[in-house]
Amino acid sequence: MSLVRELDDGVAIVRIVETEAYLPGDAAAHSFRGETARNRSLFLHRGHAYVYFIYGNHYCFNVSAERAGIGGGVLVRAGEPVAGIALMRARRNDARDRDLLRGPGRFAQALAIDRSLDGIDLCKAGPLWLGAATRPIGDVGESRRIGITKEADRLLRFFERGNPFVSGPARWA
DNA sequence: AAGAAGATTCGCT
DNA sequence: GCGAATCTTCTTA
Repeated sequence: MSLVRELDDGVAIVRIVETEAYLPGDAAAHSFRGETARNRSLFLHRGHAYVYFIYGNHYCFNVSAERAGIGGGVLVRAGEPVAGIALMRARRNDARDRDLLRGPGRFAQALAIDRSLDGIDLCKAGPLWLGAATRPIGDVGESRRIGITKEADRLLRFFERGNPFVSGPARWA
């Protein structure tokens, strides 16, 4: 699957290579304690953006994954640049290509994703939308989710095995 | 009203 | 490898 970002200065396209699932009833999910002003987008019908701000510095991008009224989504943790690399580089302080989109905070920064995109429909054309895969995904690995303390043992992180744009220690790739 | 925790990143040792 | 940075949100430790 690819993600397309339409910016003032051009279009950036990214191939999604790493995600984590946050399911209904999952204590680690932001939706676990019910709907609030911050997480309401997680309760939208699948295919809408949920963007939140974390650690005082970073935005993280998620796609809602359940039916309307049920909270759940997928965190996009990493991507492989496909087009518009110069645009991403400019927003990432000229980081090297491998670091442009590796990790949820970097991913959002490279694509200029912030709370103004929270709640938008990703299944239709607009500033940000999901497109068909530019290349089929390869072998999918799974692991524990990164950076959480609750429900830490569940294997809900998915990534393309061997892909250098995946975050985390090399052994996970 | 105050405080702690948080789906992270970067720079320094 | 470790710790600081930095601020919003939810909980009441």
